[in-house]
Amino acid sequence: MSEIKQTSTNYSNKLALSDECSEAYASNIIGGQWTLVICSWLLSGKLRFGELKKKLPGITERMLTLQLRKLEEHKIISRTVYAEVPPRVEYELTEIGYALKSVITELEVWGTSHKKLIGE
Amino acid sequence: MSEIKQTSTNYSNKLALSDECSEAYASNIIGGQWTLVICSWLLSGKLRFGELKKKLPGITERMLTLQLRKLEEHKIISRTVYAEVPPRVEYELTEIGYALKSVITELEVWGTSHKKLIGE
DNA sequence: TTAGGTACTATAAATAATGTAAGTAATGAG
DNA sequence: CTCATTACTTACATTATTTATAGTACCTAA
Repeated sequence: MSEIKQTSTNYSNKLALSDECSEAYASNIIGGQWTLVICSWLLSGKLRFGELKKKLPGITERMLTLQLRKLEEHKIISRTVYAEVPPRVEYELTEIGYALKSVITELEVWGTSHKKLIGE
Repeated sequence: MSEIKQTSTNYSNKLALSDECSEAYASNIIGGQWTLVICSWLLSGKLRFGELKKKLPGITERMLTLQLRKLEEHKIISRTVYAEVPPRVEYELTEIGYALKSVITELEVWGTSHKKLIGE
């Protein structure tokens, strides 16, 4: 995940696009496999690592960790560790993270109508 | 591109998510590297292959072809071939393709404010 | 006859993303 | 002392996506 090669054409293409187009920029950030689903769960409140895991059937702990780290890095979620044993860690959307709500809504709307169209 | 392994865990995860969440479904469709940018160019009118190529600095012809094929497959764009020499092919958004406008707009809005936030 | 434009295709290679499986630390319960 | 719990980490394997490079067909104009 964080092993992106900064000399690759792919990397510079992404940079260039992100630079010009805010929508490509956004898509690079939230485009991961599980990113949006995690956010949409968090829209309804903070969740612990284990809770998220249960809500995302099929995700591996590694993947969940990676995605959460990436989201945190992009300031979309915040992470709170409670010094307990066994550990407790809570994830919560930040303000800009919460602002994804309208993006998610639009995607849902579009996705739903696209599904319907294709299904016919 | 179309060499997706239907036995992979990744494939079934994507299917499952797409099934449950329209936003993940949508993201799978428009989440490619160049997809949104192509669509956003097409929002302002039909374009030829070569014109798109010029507007997307860095894209290879193969990538452009692949993305256009994928978009066509998903009924987001339509392709019109004119029987001329040299050939002329025009790409245009379909109705559902045009409906991506609000998604793109929201992404732009979010992307812009995220950029601003991070830049501080 | 040759060059040139247009929209591709073929093949291979590189890079990125995701998955598998196992292990870790801390501590309180038994 | 041993086990269970929770939220990870690590090393490695597999799959997916993107890039590189070269070619193709067609007619037209020179």
